[in-house]
Amino acid sequence: MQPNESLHLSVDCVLFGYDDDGLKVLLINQKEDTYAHAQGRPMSQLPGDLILIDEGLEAAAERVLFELTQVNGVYLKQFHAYGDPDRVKDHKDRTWLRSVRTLPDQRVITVGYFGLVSLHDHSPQPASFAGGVSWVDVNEVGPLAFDHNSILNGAIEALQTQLETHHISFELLPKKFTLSQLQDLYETVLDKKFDKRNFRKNIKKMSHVVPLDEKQQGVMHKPAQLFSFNPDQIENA
Amino acid sequence: MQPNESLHLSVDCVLFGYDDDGLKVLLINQKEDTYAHAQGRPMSQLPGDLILIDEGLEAAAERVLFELTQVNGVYLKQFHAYGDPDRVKDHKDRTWLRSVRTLPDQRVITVGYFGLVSLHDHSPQPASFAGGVSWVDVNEVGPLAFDHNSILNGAIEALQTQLETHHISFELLPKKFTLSQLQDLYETVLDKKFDKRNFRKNIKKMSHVVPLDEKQQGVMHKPAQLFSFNPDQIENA
DNA sequence: CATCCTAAGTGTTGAAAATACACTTTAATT
DNA sequence: AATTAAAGTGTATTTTCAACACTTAGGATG
Repeated sequence: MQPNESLHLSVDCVLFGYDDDGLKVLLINQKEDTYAHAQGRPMSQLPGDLILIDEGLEAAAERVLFELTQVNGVYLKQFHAYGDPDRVKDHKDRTWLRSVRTLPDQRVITVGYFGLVSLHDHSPQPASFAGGVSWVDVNEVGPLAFDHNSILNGAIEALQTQLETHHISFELLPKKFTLSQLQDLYETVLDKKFDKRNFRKNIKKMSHVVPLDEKQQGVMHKPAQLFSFNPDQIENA
Repeated sequence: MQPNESLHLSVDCVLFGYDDDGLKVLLINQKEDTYAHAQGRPMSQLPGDLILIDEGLEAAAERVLFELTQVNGVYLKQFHAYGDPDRVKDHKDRTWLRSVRTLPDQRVITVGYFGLVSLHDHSPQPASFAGGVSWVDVNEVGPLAFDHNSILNGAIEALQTQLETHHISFELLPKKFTLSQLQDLYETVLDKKFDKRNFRKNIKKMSHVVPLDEKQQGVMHKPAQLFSFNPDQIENA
């Protein structure tokens, strides 16, 4: 037997969207006439696709996301490759695979990328172009096709460590934001609470978070100071 | 064009070996009659192989390492997938590829694993089974084939963060070790110096490092207390 | 047997960072 | 004018980190 004759490679994207309502993931629904009936309802899955023969991995992830959201230039980071030989062989996934793949029995290794978009300013309207695409709160994701639940978990962990070690929060916030919004983001993603005063003390040490000459408007309480990120000051160390 | 028709997948292993002499990587030399002459000398590369059609990624990495070192059960961790479409198309690598592959022009995506072995107790003798395999000090690695220098760099970074966040040092030390050996390991891998007293204070807080009723012997200075790791106490958090 | 050599081993002090904690302020709404 | 709701602000305590130098044990040497 030839080593890895006819073995396929895909990327799967965990696109995180954030707004004041929480952290969401972009999921696509398998079409009604193709879905697995194991659970009696359509399965959702992460967006992904086979990579093209001359396409880089990150380029493939960008393509998949652009096709779904029409948004370019999203922050993207590879976090893990999933290669269990049986990862696409589960019974629940066979029906759907047979309906969309010319070679449904092929083994597929996939490389996971997570992406970050802010849903504050613009909301990428995924459903507009192809039906069955939607933002789902990360805490309300049901069973997904294939091993996509564990890919999602891997992505969440990767996002958490990335948020703790790199300055990426601005990817998920509006251009102008309040410190409460920033704190809420940290609390949502890391799933823990922070003391307001201590949190703000830490932020004030960060030179890349700069106060604007502008306040929140139209709120029926003390309006918050607005901040923005200074891209020059973001060390990517 | 079919998406990813004839695209190959491999694993590449960065096997780190450690002893009192420093941190080494296992490299293999391309055979004399096949190597690229660009530099006027044979190229080295990381051990790796195409994965078999029914083989998991980690299983493939284990197989590659076992074939080279006859050692089983080494600590292995996936760290990154490398998929640049041109990563095996450099001129310097063509000659060698043509000599060993039936399809030398195929695109190959590779998944990088790093492994850890202690060279204290037993030294896996790689050269014994197949010529041209050797341990090279990580600071003395020259130009490697393909993109293997960047894979190696990725592995070193991954090892560093893993050492800082997880208890893996015992994978690189003899079963019984002194605190100076442990400190040397940290200093070598992280490439920075630690204060002896502060370092020991931190170690004493770690319940998984346990003192033995045994001292170093045959050294011409005050013999050091020996320690070992208690596997039960190693939280893998 | 005394001396030397080498690395092992050991505590304290000051600085910095992390934590805990509660009241006042501002604008909009009624 | 009173109410509402979140914004904004400082201090004291604890914990962690960083800097620093001498004594000890055993082997080797003469």
